[in-house]
Amino acid sequence: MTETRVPVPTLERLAIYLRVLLDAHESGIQTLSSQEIEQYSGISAAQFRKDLSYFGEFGKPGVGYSVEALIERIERILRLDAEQPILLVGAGNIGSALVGYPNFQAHRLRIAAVFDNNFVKIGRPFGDLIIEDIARVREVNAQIGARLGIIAVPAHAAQEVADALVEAGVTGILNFAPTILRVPPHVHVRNVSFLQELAVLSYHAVEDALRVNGQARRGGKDGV
Amino acid sequence: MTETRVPVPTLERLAIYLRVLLDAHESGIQTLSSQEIEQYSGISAAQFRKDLSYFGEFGKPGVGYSVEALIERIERILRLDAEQPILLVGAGNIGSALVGYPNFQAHRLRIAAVFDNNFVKIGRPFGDLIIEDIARVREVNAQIGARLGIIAVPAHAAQEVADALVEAGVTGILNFAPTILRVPPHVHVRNVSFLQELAVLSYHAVEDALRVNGQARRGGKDGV
DNA sequence: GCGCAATTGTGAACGCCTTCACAAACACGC
DNA sequence: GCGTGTTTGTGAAGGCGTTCACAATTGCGC
Ligand SMILES: NC(=O)c1ccc[n+]([C@@H]2O[C@H](COP(=O)([O-])OP(=O)(O)OC[C@H]3O[C@@H](n4cnc5c(N)ncnc54)[C@H](O)[C@@H]3O)[C@@H](O)[C@H]2O)c1
Ligand SMILES: NC(=O)c1ccc[n+]([C@@H]2O[C@H](COP(=O)([O-])OP(=O)(O)OC[C@H]3O[C@@H](n4cnc5c(N)ncnc54)[C@H](O)[C@@H]3O)[C@@H](O)[C@H]2O)c1
Repeated sequence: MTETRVPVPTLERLAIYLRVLLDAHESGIQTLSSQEIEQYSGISAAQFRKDLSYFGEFGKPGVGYSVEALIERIERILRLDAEQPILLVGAGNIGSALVGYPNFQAHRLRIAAVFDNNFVKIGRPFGDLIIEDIARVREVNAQIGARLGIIAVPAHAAQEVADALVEAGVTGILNFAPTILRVPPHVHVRNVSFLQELAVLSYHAVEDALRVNGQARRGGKDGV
Repeated sequence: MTETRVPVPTLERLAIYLRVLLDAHESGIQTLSSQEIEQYSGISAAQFRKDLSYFGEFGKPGVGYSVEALIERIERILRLDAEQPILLVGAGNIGSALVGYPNFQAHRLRIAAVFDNNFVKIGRPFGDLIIEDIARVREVNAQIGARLGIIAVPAHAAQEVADALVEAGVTGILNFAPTILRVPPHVHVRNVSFLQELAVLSYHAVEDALRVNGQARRGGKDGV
């Protein structure tokens, strides 16, 4: 374990393993082999073991992995071992879905404050919270100390909101707006784009349909 | 252009290019070089050209790409040149956000029907639609002929819904539930997981914070 | 205590995507 | 028409993550 840079795909998979492990824990399962993890997660056993190897040894040969201990370990790696406060900006459709989402809790993620710039909305309750003025984001986060922020505002407002979040001390942004955000190098951004996902599916769904309809005329290989 | 298999990352980027091009078109821009696309999209010019090269030649050396023509071309590639009907299952929080989302239209994606299994909800209006019984999904899609489906139901119901969608002729599924779906090989699934995204951000956000706090003891390279 | 079966951890091979770099193509001005 | 400057398209190189394969480790039954 020589602390090489951890591939992002590995981190993404860690979150999946964690979900599987939490489910297993719920079911009273105490030990899981990489083979079984493959069953539940759809990720190959070899990949699982390789992923974990970035962070040290953990399983027992001939036995597998202690579910409970592995949960703790992954939570520590992902910094989900202590509660992570999150700032949400945009009290609209997406924002609504997020504040009411109970699964955050299981990962110790908590939306700690909601902001908007619509004076009609500011001051109103939103889930358990009161919508605050985005102009006060810095001030409010001085109390909270959140490092994570979610942008759920229209695209044209996303960049200024991002700037405000960075100003307020946020170093990780989950962006729902369809725009490229410009942020300082120490800030990480991940974009969520349903349209992009659907576009990829659209390509595949119809491509396959064409093939099925007896149009496999191109004598090529017929992979997946 | 020898019809090699197109990398999935290329398809994902095509959707990004499309958005940039639509914006440019809106602004009256007629021509764009790969260099300029890099500016707007954050994706390198070389990558852009390579991506397009999977589908044939298109730009003019010394000039760039015709915005309008390229939009048409990418739309055709992604099968967004004709309207794509979509089946939405789950008239809850996520479902609500989706039915009201206006941007789908710009990509010719249209939610053509909404399903639920809650008798209280079935028959009620939902956006422009009436919520239908999930039991009738096959029957309804015989009319619509949708190839794309969105799953926005609780995790424990996701698999049965997926089965029903596949039965109804869907070959591409966008899944919001935190579960691995088992589907036949001709069906494509893409998962959307906010928790996973936040977990990755959590790792980075705090890792960087540790480094900034003078703990850059590991003399490694300080990339992004 | 010892052999057998199961399972881990990881170097190495592999494959795929990205990046590089440059010849070919085009516009434009003279 | 021809030289100059720009930009494309794409083979080749490079980098990075995944898959493979196996030695090492542990539990368990006898
Ligand atoms: N609704 C969807 O299904 C969906 C899907 C994919 C992406 N998105 C994207 O997510 C974002 C939010 O979508 P939505 O449907 O929740 O939009 P929405 O219009 O319902 O909500 C946006 C909220 O942001 C607030 N806002 C606007 N400018 C602001 C600013 N400068 N500072 C703070 N708050 C501001 C508005 O007052 C509003 O409450 C959009 O960028 C949208 O493109 C939405
Ligand atoms: N709300 C969020 O912010 C959020 C975030 C990430 C993921 N998700 C996931 O998205 C999914 C939907 O979330 P939500 O907040 O919209 O949930 P929700 O409870 O608001 O809505 C779920 C809907 O699905 C319906 N349903 C249940 N079983 C069904 C079945 N067998 N067939 C048809 N319909 C059925 C319910 O009646 C309900 O209307 C969940 O899996 C959730 O984990 C939600």
